[in-house]
Amino acid sequence: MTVVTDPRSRPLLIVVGQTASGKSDLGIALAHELGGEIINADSMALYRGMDIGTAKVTLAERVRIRHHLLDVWDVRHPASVAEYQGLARSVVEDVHSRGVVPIVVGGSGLYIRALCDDLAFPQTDPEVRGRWEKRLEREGPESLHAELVRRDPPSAESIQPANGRRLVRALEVIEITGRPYTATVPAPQALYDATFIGLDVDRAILGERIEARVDRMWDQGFVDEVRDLEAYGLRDGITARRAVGYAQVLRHLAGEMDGHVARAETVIATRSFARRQMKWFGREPRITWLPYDAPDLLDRALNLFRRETEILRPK
RNA sequence: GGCCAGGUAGCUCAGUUGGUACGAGCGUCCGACUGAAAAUCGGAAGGUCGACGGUUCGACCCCGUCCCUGGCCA
Repeated sequence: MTVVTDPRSRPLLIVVGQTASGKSDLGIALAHELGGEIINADSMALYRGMDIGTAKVTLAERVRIRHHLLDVWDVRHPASVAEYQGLARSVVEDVHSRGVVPIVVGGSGLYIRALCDDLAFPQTDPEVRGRWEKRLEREGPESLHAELVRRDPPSAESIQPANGRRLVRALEVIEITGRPYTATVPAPQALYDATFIGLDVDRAILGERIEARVDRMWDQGFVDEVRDLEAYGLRDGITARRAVGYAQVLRHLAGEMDGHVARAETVIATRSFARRQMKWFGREPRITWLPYDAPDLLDRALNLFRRETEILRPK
């Protein structure tokens, strides 16, 4: 249970957008102007060693501006929104306690919501989950869906019958909590005085930027990075190895596809990821969208932040 | 120049022993999203079946010619 404190004392600047939209640069510029610190909200950038493929900010930039929640997970560690939520909340608290503005920068929509809204994630239990996963594997998603219809009709209604992952989670939660899994909970309450800034990039241009970025990744030795991580157990985890680019290069390293095919597939997967990000952020009404290439982008972002914080912080 | 294989959705390919293309995967577009979210999943739009002529009640499927692609032989 999270207690909502006076939001006027908890400013939060959030920069979102699709991959390759320029979030990191804007975040750093804002941090520079505001004397703020950056909190990463890109799920895959939490992994140690996943640098090139996640376009992680360089160490030099991190020396200039303090960045949090980069390189905190081993590549074999299963990612978890709930864990991120805990980490991020305490970082925000720490930054606030020092009187510094936290600037959340990232493209993982659920992570951002988990941080700034009062989302509560039910517990998890590997044993219970494992059992449902086994059944999923044996009997297929239809069977799990039928089971969910029996135990929690409203949830069964909202989860697609073929979505094994969600079905497993729903059944797991029902079994653990003994209560129905409500996939559609009422709109959660905001915990902070957050200003959302979104970087708007035309789809065609974003596509070009993605292509250029993937080329750059390859030039920077992305394949070698993945090869090294493979030696560190990248294939043993369940999350990191599925990251865009990493999954493709792993297949290449396994001899399943040529290098140039892996690169092309990475471009495609990245574009598709960007679209999914847009679907998510597009439904977030709090975001103010600014054109990524506006000459006065930084000023507009600063003004927006100052204005919104001003409004909520009466003298 | 000859022989062989092939030309079917944007791409890679299934398929019809002649009766309105059952197509699939990928891409594209739209959508869902509370402990893997760079994940997971749903829906939709797209085809005059290389061109022309012939056979036939009817051809994408048979015949002929031509064009294109790949391979082999000269």
